[in-house]
Amino acid sequence: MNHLYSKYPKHFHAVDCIIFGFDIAEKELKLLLIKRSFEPALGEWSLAGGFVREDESLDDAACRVLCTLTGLSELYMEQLYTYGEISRDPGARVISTAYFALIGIHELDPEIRKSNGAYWCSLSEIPDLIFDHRKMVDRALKELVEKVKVYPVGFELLPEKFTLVQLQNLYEAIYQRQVDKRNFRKKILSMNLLEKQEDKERETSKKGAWYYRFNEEKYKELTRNGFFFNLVVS
Amino acid sequence: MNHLYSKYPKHFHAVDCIIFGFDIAEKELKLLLIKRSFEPALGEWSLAGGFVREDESLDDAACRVLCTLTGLSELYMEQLYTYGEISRDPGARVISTAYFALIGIHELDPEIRKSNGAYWCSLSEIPDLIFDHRKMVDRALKELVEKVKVYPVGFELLPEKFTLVQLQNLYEAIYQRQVDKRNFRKKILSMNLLEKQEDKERETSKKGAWYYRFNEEKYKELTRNGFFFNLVVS
DNA sequence: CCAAAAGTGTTTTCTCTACACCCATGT
DNA sequence: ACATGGGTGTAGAGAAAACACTTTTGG
Repeated sequence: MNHLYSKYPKHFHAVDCIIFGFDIAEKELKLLLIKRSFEPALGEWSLAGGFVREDESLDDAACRVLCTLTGLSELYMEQLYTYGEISRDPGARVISTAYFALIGIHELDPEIRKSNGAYWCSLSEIPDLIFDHRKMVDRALKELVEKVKVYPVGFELLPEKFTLVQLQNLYEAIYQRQVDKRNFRKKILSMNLLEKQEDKERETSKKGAWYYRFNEEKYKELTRNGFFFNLVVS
Repeated sequence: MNHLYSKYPKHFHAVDCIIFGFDIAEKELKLLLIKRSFEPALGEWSLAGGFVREDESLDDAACRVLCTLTGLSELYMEQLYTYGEISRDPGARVISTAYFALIGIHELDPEIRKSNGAYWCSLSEIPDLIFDHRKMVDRALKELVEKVKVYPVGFELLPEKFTLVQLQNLYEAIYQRQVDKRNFRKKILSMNLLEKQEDKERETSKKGAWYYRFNEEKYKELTRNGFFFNLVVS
């Protein structure tokens, strides 16, 4: 049936992944960047990307790129935007769909990371990126800020068990401002989505901080009943 | 330089436009649909679409499609989402980027509309659409609801001069629920973005309703100073 | 004079914000 | 005993929600 459309041109189509991680110790959001391994722009910093194959959907392509790089599957990922300027890639006309992904920084094996030429980069120290990748990152950051306000996606950036201090640090890193401790706790706990664990995190303080766990099931149930997650705080 | 990427496949790339209009008299949101004029799915209902050319960006392609259909340029348009399932189009593997546009229904010349086989369709009476176009419409509707809450894009659907009743009807049509008249007026007027005109609309009532005009300049200035549009009402 | 649509304020409720001290524990 | 980070409650301000009557005028 291809002949139906044969008078129309075809285009290269890529996917690029903006991969965020959260460094609990440094309380910083990080971005996974790679040294580009092919021309043009070989050796320069870029997002993880790849061309869409004939036998895979866009989403599948993005998952493949992400999985190849990290060895992880089942990650949180979402389509962000499609960049279609003619000359955005000097190698050829390539349309690129950007996806953003959230992963627990601890989940990514450092060996795999290194062998793929990937590095976690602080948001405050992002180097020059190829093509329009910086625009993609900026858009992803804006999107992330909006998302974590009204969807419980921040938990994707933390381990299963986390403390309220860590969760707050995460939100502060994303919002890029301080938030009030008491108001933050009041709001998140009042949603009844967190389950206090029996044990404490004891690395960072003598007193220790209680671990909590996000209850996905409860969230889904509440959502069915018209509940909306909300974590916009002062 | 094309040889750099020559081992990768190319794909057809289309744009599809979800075009919204607001019928002031019927107080209804409408969708501009066309009878598809080529195979496959000839004669069926679809969104306005077209293939992306080699010498135009995605945005340009969407503008071209919209302009060809309506004879209008400078319309509000925004990229929505890119649909990349392999078999979404039975004619061939086509990746499609959806755009949504807002136009004043009165701005579209009925002659031009008819000659392009386009029809305004009530949201409550959308026929079966080809491929995944219905999914596109649903996504666009959700996006529209979110947009009008925090950006003054609703005005794109009204004439230059409009009444508060019309504006409220528009919001009710988008939100699909009633809103409180007094609270709505209080909120929109308190933003100081509307300019009361000297004249009244006298078609729909004996008393007549004052015309207002949205002050784009003022909005831009306020925005620079950290102002945020907000029209979430009960 | 009446039907039909436009226009107008106040009170209550709730949510958001600001803010400071005690607790537990390892050294 | 003290330094360090974790944990807790309340009062005041502001925003959102609920609510009903008066005005205008053409027919």
